[in-house]
Amino acid sequence: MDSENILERPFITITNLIWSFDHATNRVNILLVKRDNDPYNNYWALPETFMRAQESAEEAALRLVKEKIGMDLSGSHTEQLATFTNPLRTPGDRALSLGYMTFLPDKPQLKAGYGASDARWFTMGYTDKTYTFSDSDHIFQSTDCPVQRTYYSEFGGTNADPDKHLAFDHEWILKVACDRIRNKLDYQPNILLILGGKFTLKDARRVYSPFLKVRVEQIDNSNFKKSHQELFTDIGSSEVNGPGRPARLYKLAHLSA
Amino acid sequence: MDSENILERPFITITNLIWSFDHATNRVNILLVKRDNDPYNNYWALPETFMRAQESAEEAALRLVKEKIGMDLSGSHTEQLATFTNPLRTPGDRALSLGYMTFLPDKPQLKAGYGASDARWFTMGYTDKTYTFSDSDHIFQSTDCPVQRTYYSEFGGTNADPDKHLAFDHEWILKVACDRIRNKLDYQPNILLILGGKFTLKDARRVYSPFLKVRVEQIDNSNFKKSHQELFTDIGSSEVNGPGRPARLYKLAHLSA
DNA sequence: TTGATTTAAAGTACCTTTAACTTTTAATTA
DNA sequence: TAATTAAAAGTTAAAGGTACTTTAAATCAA
Repeated sequence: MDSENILERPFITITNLIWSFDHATNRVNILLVKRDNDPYNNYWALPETFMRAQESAEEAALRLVKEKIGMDLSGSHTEQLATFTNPLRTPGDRALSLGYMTFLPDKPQLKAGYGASDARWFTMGYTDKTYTFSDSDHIFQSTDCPVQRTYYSEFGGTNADPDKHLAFDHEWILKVACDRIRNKLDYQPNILLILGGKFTLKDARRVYSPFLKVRVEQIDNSNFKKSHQELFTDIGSSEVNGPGRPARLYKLAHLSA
Repeated sequence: MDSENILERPFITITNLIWSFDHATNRVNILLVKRDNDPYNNYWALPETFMRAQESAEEAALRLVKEKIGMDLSGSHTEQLATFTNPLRTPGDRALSLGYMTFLPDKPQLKAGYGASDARWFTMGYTDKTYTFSDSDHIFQSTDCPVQRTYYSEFGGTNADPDKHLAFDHEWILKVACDRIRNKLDYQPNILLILGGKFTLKDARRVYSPFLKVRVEQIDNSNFKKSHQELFTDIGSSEVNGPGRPARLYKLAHLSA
């Protein structure tokens, strides 16, 4: 079909967006790692790994979770996001990225030294135009432009600041991911898996909030319950820990994968 | 991160599902080609090409259309479907497949000899459980199982019949594609692009029909019009060519890509 | 203990969308 | 000219979504 000499056998990286929910702060979290090798050394990035022989991309995505945060997720929910193929998305050797998303049922403490100089949970928020991901030291934003700039570490662009931008096209990948999750809220809200085995209606609204870019209070509890009544199963009342009527607890009914 | 010796640099194939509409038979069509090289020599398959250096996968998908049916589609609508990575999906050397879909605004006559021993339009239909794709000599079906059998041409399985099954996992890819198109009918029916610049409401219902697995008559014209009124723009009355009131003609209003 | 406060559940009314069906219109055909 | 055909246009009831109000179950302070 094509002659051999023009064939491309690029590197294949698996990029996995790992989502969790922090029940202390009631916020959606995403895992970012600090790179300790070129390109983009010392930049924060979405966790990546190279695909190995004899494993499917889904298997590589789960192995990645094990390597980065020591969590065994065999049998847990990982889904394909998209594949990023722009030849300019990496400096030097071309690398395709197969994007996946994993929804962790709880937020594990991170142990240092899993193949990166640092790994942290970043809290999701939003502005008018972007989704934001912040920790105590940084705030990163999603971007609307697929490959928004040339490679800082190689060419030293004017915005070459590893405290303000993520590596590669990862700000764009975040945008694609958040838009996908938002679109699926109406018919297959797999993101709710980050709430684990029991949660209140308010918890669920707190997950929806940043994707819809509205405050939790703007999502009416009564209407939210009605439109999710066959998705949520009532499993009793929550323990009381403050003023106000205790919320009921729910679990997810089925959520087909 | 990972040591070099276990890295995989597989072949990358672009698999493009090319959809069109036959205004003579009023049926949805898909392009299949007859392979003239191993593996799966003489099997019918979805059109594929190898990705080249310096081109993105989208560009390769459009180049593929040009090569297979001589149609220049620069600027036309091609969208990503999914990426297929099961190590067992190809015999011998591993090959990832990046799936794309192209919606042709009209159905070109096929010229023989574009890098395959044959290329034909297959008519889409449906049964209870599968989507079907038939021409005068064959009927192929989508399948629910990702890699449903080992490789006929290599191992000589009992169903090793190139007149009954497609190459590789292409029956599974068809299932993923049809389900995706069906899901998007409600909010972004890009498949309607195959109707070209003007069409009747019945034409649009004939496109929906096989994906919904119902007869055209079961899709109520009046309700269909109401739920699509901001998507369709009335551009006048059709020419009369038989008994009955002439149908009005519409064009697509925007259809964001 | 009693009433104010807090938080969430439960209920209400209205409006829009959906779905099934009927009527009207505009063409052909006997 | 009336019957036939095919599609547009209209009707109605049920379902679903949205905004809002009321009730319930807890804490807290006088």
